[in-house]
Amino acid sequence: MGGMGGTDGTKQRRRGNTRQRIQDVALELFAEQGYEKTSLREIAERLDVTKAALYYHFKTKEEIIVSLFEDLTKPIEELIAWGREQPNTLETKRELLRRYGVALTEAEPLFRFMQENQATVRDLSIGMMFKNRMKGMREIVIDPDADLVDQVRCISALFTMHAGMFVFQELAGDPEDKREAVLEVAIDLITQAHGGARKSS
Amino acid sequence: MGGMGGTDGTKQRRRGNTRQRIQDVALELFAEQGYEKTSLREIAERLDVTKAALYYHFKTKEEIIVSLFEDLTKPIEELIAWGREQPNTLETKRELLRRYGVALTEAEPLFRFMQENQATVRDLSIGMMFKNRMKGMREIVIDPDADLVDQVRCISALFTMHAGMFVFQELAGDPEDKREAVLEVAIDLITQAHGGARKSS
Amino acid sequence: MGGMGGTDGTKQRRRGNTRQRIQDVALELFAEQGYEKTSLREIAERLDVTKAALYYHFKTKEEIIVSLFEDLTKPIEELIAWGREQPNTLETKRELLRRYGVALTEAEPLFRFMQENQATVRDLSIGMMFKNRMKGMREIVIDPDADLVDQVRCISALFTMHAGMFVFQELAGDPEDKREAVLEVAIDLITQAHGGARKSS
Amino acid sequence: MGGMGGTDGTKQRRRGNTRQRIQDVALELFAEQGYEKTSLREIAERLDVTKAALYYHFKTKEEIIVSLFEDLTKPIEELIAWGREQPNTLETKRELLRRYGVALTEAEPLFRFMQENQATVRDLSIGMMFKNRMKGMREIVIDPDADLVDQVRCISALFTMHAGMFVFQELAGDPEDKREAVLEVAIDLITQAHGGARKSS
DNA sequence: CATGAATGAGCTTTCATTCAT
DNA sequence: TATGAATGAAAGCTCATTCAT
Repeated sequence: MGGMGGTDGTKQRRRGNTRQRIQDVALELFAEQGYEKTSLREIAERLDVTKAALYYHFKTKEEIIVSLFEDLTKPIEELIAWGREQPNTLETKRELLRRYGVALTEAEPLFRFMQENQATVRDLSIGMMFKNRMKGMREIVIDPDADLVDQVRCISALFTMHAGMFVFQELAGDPEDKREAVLEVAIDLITQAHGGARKSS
Repeated sequence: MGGMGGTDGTKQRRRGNTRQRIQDVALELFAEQGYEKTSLREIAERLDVTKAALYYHFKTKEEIIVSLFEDLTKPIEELIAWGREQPNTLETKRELLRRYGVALTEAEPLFRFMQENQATVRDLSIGMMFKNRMKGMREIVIDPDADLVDQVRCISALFTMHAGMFVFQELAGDPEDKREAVLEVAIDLITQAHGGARKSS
Repeated sequence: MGGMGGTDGTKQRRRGNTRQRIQDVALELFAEQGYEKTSLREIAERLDVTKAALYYHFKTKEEIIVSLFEDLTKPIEELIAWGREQPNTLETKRELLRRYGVALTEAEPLFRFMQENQATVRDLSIGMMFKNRMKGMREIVIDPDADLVDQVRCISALFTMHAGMFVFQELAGDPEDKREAVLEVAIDLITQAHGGARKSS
Repeated sequence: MGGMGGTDGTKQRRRGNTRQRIQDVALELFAEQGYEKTSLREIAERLDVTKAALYYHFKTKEEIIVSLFEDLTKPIEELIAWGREQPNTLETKRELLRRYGVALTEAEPLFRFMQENQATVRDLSIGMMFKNRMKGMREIVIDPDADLVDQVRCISALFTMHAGMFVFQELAGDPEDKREAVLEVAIDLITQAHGGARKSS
C-alpha cells in the first residue's frame, strides 16, 4: 500500500482521472438507486470533491449519463454495424446473439440501469439512441416476411437476453452457467423463428 | 336546476368518487412520466383540487401507488392462489399463462408503469409485494428439478408476456393478433420446458 | 399596545396580506439594490418567511416584478388612454405632463427601479410593456411632422420628468418646489416644440 | 509561413494585446447584457482563453469595468478640467456641451452601459467616480444663484445629451442629424437658463 | 371534504475566485 | 502568459408534507 498518497487524509488530487472517477461512481449510484434519486451531492461526496467540480467535467447531470452511454455502448453499435454487413443467415443471427451476450455482460451496470429506469431514460437524450440501437438489433434478427409468431419469438430472444442478464442474477446457480442457459434459450428462439427444429434439450 | 351540477360552470362535485379520480389521474401520470417525475401538484392541478385535498384521501404519495397496486393486482393474487391449488400439469401452466395475459391486459397501465420504473418500485413498499407475486408465478411454472435451460425457458415465458404487452405496442399490427402471438410464444416456451414438442408454426 | 399580535415574537401569520407584503419588500429591495442583486432569500428573510412561501404566492422571481409593474403602472396606462381621446392640442399635452408627474411620483420606487435597471428590465417581460408605454406617451406628445429639433424637445420633456423625479432628489431644496420646477421645464419644452413662446422665467 | 501565426488554424497569439482584447469583449458584453448577467466564463469563451487567463490581467471582475471606465472617461475628466479654467460665460458652456457630445459619442458603449446599469454601477467603485464627474459638469454649467427652474434646465440639458445619445438611436433618422438636434436642444436649454432668448427654430 | 398558507429539505446549476504547474 | 482543476457560496426553484380553518 502507498505510493500515491491519500493514506494520510491528504487530498490526493490533480491526477487526470477525475472525469473517469465521476463516471464510475455515477454509474454505480445510478444503477443502484436510479437516476433521479441519485443527486450530484451524493456523487460528489463519495468522490470527496465538491459539486462544482462535477460541473467542471460535465456541463449537466444528463451529460454524465450520456457520456456513460456513449462510452459503454460503442461495442453494441459496432456489433450492429457488423451484423448489417453479414449475410442474412441463421448462423449470423446466432453469432450476433453470442456477441450481444458478451457486450451486455461487459457493460452490465449500464444495461441494468437502462432496464430499471426506462421511464427516466425515455426522456433523456439517450432514450432515442437506445431505441435506435434496439431497432438496429431487431432489423438484423427479424425477418419482416415471417409470420407474427416468429417475429415475436425474435423479439422475445432479444428480451430474454436483455432481462435475463439481470433478473437471473437473483436466482441461485453459477453465473456462467446461467449466462449460457440464457444464450441457449435465445438462440433456440431465433432458430425456431427461422423454421429450424429446436435443439433437443 | 338539477342533476349532478356542472351545468353552470360551477365546480362539479362528483360526490364521493374523489379518491377514485385521484387514483385514475395518478396512474395515468405515473405511467406516462414515471413516479418521481410526477408531482402531487401536477395530479392536483389536473383534478382541479388542491394538493392538500390529496392528503385527505391518501396519507402519502407512496400510499397512492400502493393503493393502485393493491387494487389492480388482486386478480393476479387470486390467479396465483388458483394456480397453487391446481394439479401441477402442463395444461395448468398453459391456462395460467392465458389468464395471466388477461390480467396484464386489464391493468395494463399499472404494469407498464412497473416495467418502466423498476428502480423506483424497488424501494417503494410495493417492491416486495411485486417480487413476491413474481416468485409465486415462477413457483407454479417452473419445475425446480428441470435442467437450467428449461427453467430459463419458463422465466422467459413470463418475461415475454410481461414485456411483450408493452413493447409490441410500438410495432404495427392488430393489437389482438399481437397479444395472441405473444401468448403463443410463451405457451410454446413452457411446453418445451416441459419436454414437449413445440407446436409446428 | 397591540391587538394583532407579533409584539412578543410570536409569528403573526395567516393574515391574507402576505402577497402584498412580499410585493412591498421586494420593491423596496429591488429599488435599493437592483433586481439581480436582490435574492429571494433576502426578501424571505426580511419577511420572516421561507423562500418556499414566496413561491406559493408567485411562480417565479420575475412574476414578482411583473406583478408590481402591472399593479403600479395602471394609472399610466389609463393616462395614455385618456391622452389618446383628447384633442391634440398644446393644452392636452400640458395636462398630460402634469398628470404624468403625479403618476410618477405615486409609484416612485418602481420608476426609480426601472430607470436604474434598464439593462435588466430590457430582458424581463416587462421590458416590452414599458417600451410600449413610452411609445404611447411619445405618440401623444410628439407631432410627427414637426422638425427634428422639436421632436427631440418633446422626448427631452418626457426624459426630464422621468429622470428628474429621481436625480433631483439628491440635490438640496424642497421636494415639492423641485417637482414643480421639473414640470415647468418639461411643459416649457413641449410648448416650444409647439412653436409657442416660452414662458418668461 | 510568417507574420503573426494563425495561418494554419493554430491558436493565433496576438502578442501583448490580450488585455486590450479582454476589455473590448467585456465592454461589448457588458453593454449588451449588463454587468452581472455577463459572466467571466462568457468573456473567456468569446476570446477563446480560460477564465484563469482573465485573472492574469485583472485581479477581479470589477477591475475590468474599472479599467474601462478609467481609460474611456479620461477625455471627460480633461473636459471638466478645461471647463473649470475657462471664464464662466455662456459661450464656455455651449462649447462644453459641444465637446461633451463628442466625448460621449466616442465612448458610446461605455456610456450606454452606465445609463442602463445605474443600480449596478452605483455600488461598484466606479459609482463614486461617475457621480463626481457628473458633479463636475453640473458645477460648470449651473449658476448656483439662478432660480430653481433654470437650474433644472441645466441639468435637463446634461440629461438630454446623456440619454439622448442612446434613446434616439431607436428612432428613425440620420444619426448625425439626431446628434445635432440633441445638441441644439441642450444648448438651447442652457441658453435659456442664462436668461437668453432661445434660437428661433 | 377540502382549501390556503406555509415549511424544511433538497435539487441542479452558476459564479467569481484561487493556485499549482 | 496562460491553463487545468477545483472550491465555496449562493442562486432560483420544486417537492412532499403539515395544519388550522
